[in-house]
Amino acid sequence: MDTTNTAGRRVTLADVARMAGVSKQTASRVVNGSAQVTDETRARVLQCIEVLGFRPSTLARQLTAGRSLTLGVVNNTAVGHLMCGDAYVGMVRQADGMGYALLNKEMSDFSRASVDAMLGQMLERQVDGIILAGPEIGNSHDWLDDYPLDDLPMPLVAINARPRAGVDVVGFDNFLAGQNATRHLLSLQRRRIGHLSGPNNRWVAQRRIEGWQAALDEAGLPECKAYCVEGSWEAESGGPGLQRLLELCPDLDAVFVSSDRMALGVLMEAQRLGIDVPGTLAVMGIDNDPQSAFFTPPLTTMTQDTPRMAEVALRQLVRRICDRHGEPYPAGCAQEESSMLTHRLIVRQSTLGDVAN
Amino acid sequence: MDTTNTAGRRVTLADVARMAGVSKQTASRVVNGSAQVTDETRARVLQCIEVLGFRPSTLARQLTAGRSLTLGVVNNTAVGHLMCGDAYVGMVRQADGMGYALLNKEMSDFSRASVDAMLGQMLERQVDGIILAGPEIGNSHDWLDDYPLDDLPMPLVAINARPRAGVDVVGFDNFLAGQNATRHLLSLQRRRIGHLSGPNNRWVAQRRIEGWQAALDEAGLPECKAYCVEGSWEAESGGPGLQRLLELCPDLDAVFVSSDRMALGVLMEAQRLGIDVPGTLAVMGIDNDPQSAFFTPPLTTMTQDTPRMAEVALRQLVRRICDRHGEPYPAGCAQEESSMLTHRLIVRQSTLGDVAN
DNA sequence: CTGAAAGCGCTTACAG
DNA sequence: CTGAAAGCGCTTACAG
Repeated sequence: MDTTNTAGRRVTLADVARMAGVSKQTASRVVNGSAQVTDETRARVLQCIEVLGFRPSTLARQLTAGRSLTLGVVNNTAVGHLMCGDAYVGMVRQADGMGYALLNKEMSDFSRASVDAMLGQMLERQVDGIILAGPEIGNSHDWLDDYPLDDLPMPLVAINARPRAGVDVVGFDNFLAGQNATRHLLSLQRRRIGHLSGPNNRWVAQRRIEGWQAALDEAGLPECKAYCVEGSWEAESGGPGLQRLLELCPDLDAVFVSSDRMALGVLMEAQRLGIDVPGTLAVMGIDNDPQSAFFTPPLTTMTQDTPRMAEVALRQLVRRICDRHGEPYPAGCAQEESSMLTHRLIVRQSTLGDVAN
Repeated sequence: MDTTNTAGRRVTLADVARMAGVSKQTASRVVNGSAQVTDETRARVLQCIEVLGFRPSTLARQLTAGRSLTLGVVNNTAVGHLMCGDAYVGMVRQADGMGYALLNKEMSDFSRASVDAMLGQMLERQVDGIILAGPEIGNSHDWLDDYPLDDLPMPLVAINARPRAGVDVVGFDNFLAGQNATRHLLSLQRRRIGHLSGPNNRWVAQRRIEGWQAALDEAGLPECKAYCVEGSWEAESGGPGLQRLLELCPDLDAVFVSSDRMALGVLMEAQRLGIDVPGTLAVMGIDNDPQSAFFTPPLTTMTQDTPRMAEVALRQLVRRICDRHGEPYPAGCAQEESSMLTHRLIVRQSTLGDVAN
């Protein structure tokens, strides 16, 4: 795979054409699989490509096509940010499969200046589309409301963000997740169900709170809505969170915790206080961390298919790109698909004591 | 930030030049901060740039410069692969700071065909350098031995890989980590120290085993080297791992576990068996997962500065790129730096019962 | 079916 | 200090 010719330069289409005794144009036709070439010519060109080890320059192609085949991915650098592990792998895989590269950008603030700088970079690299992948924290995404998105030369898809007019959003139904988690606890005859939430400025956390509240209203237990404490997502906030919940409601019989990590802190604190889980207190999380099956006791939780979400978001973006260029959707993302994904309940001992998981 | 002119085309350097009444060349000089321009001319051009919202096309620049300002990052798609969370953020941040974009590639096998395909993509996109970021699993990196790396038009840096002639490697000293972990247990008067390792085909796991063995030899306890069981890195393998270690040595008094996740499984199993930790059995992990301070009991572990490793690897790669082009190193990576990073011990209750952590 | 020309948006020598 | 020309490696019309 030596792709430099004897002069040490990159092997170019002109080299292939010269060697095959055809024009660059014909060589180009062969490379791109155009039918308008004699089998004999094609064979000769292909052989020269093989011999020379020719690789078309994506750069040059990008310049003529006016498309970079690159997608911008904007993260919100924050504790527990989304683009880790599973989501990242899902996104890379989907992009790779469609011939796109990913340009990652980490942002810690979304001030006017930062947003302009980010978009500037995206424009300079001429990305074909942008994924706003980082979680929405406080007003981090508010620039979407003001910004003339239609003036951007590329479409944008946001992940797990507050719905906004004119913005494509893909994500999980966190309202439903909170509601179904609470319904699970209700089905176990729990009647004093508290909630340890993520930071209140997180859109995701907010929706889970609202789902929990809706389920309480449904069950005729609106008084429980007072038993809500704000955590940090992290294990550290689980212990203090449980303490405060018990102050609010000393005979709490269940707590829906907005992350498995915080639930771990809750379980440790319960153990320290001598509270029987799930006998006295049922505890459930959300996330399905790989470790949560090994907590003491194993944790009931809700799982989300994060790689799938990343893939759906990417496919959505590619469809919007095609829309702009008036092109048909490529194979693999031919169909519009639902942009609202759902969690799945996983029941373990922390809510059901007699289950052997 | 509307970067299209009235005709809907991208605003180009030619547009700026025309408006300013200068040549493209002069406009280019202003954009690139060349000193060879009158202040008056410069001011006029800068204003036109501002008014038109001109953004130089990185694509065009790349084509003329013959550099893509893009770095390839190759991952080994496998459980617990490296490019998650911290390492990912560190890499993106460092790349961004130096003006490089990252092209990610996930690979699940490293057959001749797959490697050729990967390198083909890297060549097509003309990446300026490659980071082999995924962990070395079994013989996944053996292609480095055969491949004529010098023929590649770009340098390559491998992370946490087996040392090889002619390959730059950046990573942690896992031998020392295993040795120091074991020395910690020895310092607590433990004398029957077992090891639950990662999968044996992992280079990282191997080195930790060797470090553990070295410390045992040092302490005159070579017989302990028989107490070694292979795990999967995951919590699931902790319980069975402890059981088998106890079969090998019923009065085991300490176990060095090669990941915090497996250590969690060990702690759960110890609790189930009624084994007092750390009274009867000291347990320590390695990784410093955020949760490990909240295990029962809190886990002694070793931490590694993963973002720093990613940054060091990236800077190393950029220096090699500069070497090839005969350029001076840019600010921020002017100095060669050690490519062998070390872990740091974090002592918690799972080895020291009376510590209040 | 094949080719000569012009162009994508910039930069690098080379002149003045 | 400034500009006209040629070129980076490909592709898109337009001819034949």
